[in-house]
Amino acid sequence: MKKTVRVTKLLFTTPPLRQVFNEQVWEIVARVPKGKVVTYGQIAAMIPRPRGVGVKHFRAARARWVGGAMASCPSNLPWHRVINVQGKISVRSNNKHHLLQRQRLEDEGILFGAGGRIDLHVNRWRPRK
DNA sequence: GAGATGACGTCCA
DNA sequence: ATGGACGCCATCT
Repeated sequence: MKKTVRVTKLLFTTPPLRQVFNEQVWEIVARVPKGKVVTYGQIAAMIPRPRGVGVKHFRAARARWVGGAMASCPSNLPWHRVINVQGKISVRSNNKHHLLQRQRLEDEGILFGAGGRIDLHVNRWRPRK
């Protein structure tokens, strides 16, 4: 039997002040230059831990919180430059956006390898600080 | 009000 | 390199 039930239960949490957290995420997304990509965890690591959230929980959940923020990302931001740590595009049930995301990245000169993976060593955005 | 449904990453065998 | 376990639920139908 799989224990995914309990894991799933713990997996999907939301930050205390969702809107505030989301805005912090979007602010970072807005800074990603054309032709570069960032991962969910990378963005998460740039955001300070909110008061009242345990260290352990924050570390475990923050990457997914970023995903949650991206689900309602303003369309004027370069949302397509956010991918997962595998170098792949994270799919929602809506694979239409998946195709659009790949198209936009290719238009910026980003190459996709076998299995639809992007080489993060080459394309990862490394902010000054 | 109940049920389905979520843009992930790290650590350890 | 690869696979599995684990990590404080809220929101929309």
